[in-house]
Amino acid sequence: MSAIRTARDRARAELTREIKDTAKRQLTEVGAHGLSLRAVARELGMVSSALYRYFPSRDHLLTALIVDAYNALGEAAETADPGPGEQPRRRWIAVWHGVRNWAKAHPHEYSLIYGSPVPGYRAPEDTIAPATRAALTLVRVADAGPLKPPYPGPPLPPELTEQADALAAGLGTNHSEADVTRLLISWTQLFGAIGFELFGQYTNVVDPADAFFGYLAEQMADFIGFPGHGESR
Amino acid sequence: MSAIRTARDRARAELTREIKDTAKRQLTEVGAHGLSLRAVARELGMVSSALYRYFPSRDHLLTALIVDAYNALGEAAETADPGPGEQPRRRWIAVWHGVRNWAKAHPHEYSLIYGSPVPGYRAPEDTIAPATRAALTLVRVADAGPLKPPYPGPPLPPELTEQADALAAGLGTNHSEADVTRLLISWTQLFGAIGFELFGQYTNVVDPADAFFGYLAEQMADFIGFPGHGESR
DNA sequence: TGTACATCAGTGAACGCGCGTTCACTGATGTAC
DNA sequence: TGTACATCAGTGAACGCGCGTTCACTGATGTAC
Repeated sequence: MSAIRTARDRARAELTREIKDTAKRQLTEVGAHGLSLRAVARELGMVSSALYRYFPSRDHLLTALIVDAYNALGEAAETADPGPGEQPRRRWIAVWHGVRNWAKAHPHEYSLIYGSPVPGYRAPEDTIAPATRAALTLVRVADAGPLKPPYPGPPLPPELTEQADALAAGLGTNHSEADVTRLLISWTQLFGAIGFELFGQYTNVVDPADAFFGYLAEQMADFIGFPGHGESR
Repeated sequence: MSAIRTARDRARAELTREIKDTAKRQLTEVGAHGLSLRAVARELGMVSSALYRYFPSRDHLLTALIVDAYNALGEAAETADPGPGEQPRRRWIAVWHGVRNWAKAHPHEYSLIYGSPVPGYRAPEDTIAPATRAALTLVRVADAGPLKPPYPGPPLPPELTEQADALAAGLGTNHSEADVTRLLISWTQLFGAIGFELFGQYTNVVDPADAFFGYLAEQMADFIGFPGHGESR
């Protein structure tokens, strides 16, 4: 049904991609809020109204970019995972680095999805599924091995227990509520660190953040309970 | 030298504040990129060119808002700290909640300072000092007590050791490199969690994030090594 | 294989809008003597 | 205390710009028979 049959279809698909690529390049210079259909058209040598054959409005183009970004990040996470043949801890750390590397290579697309929201723009439903791909990859890796966190941590408050339960059900995982909560914490940590690095908070603090990030990944692997580094303790 | 002497001076100070307040209100609706001098002037019933008596350009106004936001957040952190009379762990957790509460009460000012950078805007030096106030409050609390992290964690890579050393010197603290690194991790975690909550990443995940955040604060207090909750373990 | 018609891509002009910033000005407030 | 002058706040018009979106149009590509 979505097969490309005619030359017209092929041209259409290609131009759609070119428009998105140009728009992505422009994100770099002006950010999401500054993204302009006219500027994109200009760069492509078209008249601005022609873009309306491809995207019914600026917001639709933005949505397409957001979906693409989530998918690209998700794919980066998935391909960074060496797969079930490798130790869960190694897989976990590989995924962390994969996510960070994608973010560093595409900072403006990253900030489109994990930066401050564009005021007046409301992300439609289509973005939900792609948005979860990266996180799902981490959950899948955590599912691959038993988790033994190095210390129990405080007891969970009831509200959080319920939320973790619902979340585990939604993710189809059967880790304990405490483990799910730890996964949430590490997920927050991963994207918190990337955001800080990309948005300049680490400047003059841990400036090349490579060593810090690598250490953080190990610490969080311990925290989650992957056997490995801290093992011999 | 900065004393206010004449009625003109007083009027000037007041209007400067009114301009900033109006601009802050506008951040709520249109974000930093959409902030417009003309719109601010309109709301104040002035002609747009009149604002140039107060701020030489739009960027200067933005800078003033950023400095104000850092200071307000820093002040929120400082006043949330119950002070040396209280246990360091309690102080730490109080500061965490203070920072989060400010952020939730002023989401657009928060995203001005911790969100994705405004493209084309370069923050001047004046913003550096206020930017560190909140983090310094946490460091000060950590200095108030000996830290006993519940588990050692992996060994630090040399690059990170150096960076942690330099940072400890800059902060005037004499915790170990490992402790400084843990402080960095928890600092990242605090702002990562607030960012996720404010920017909608927790929607449908841990939706009212209160319980999660409270738990996170406890976990990170353990992680840092404050005696307390996990004590009896 | 050829023709008639329908579909679609891209054009160019236009609408109505808002923006930052400059400039010459008026009139009020402050200062020096 | 009063006057002459300097400083400053705010006005209103203007410059030059870019934006998203609509619309009637031309000409090329595709489809049905």
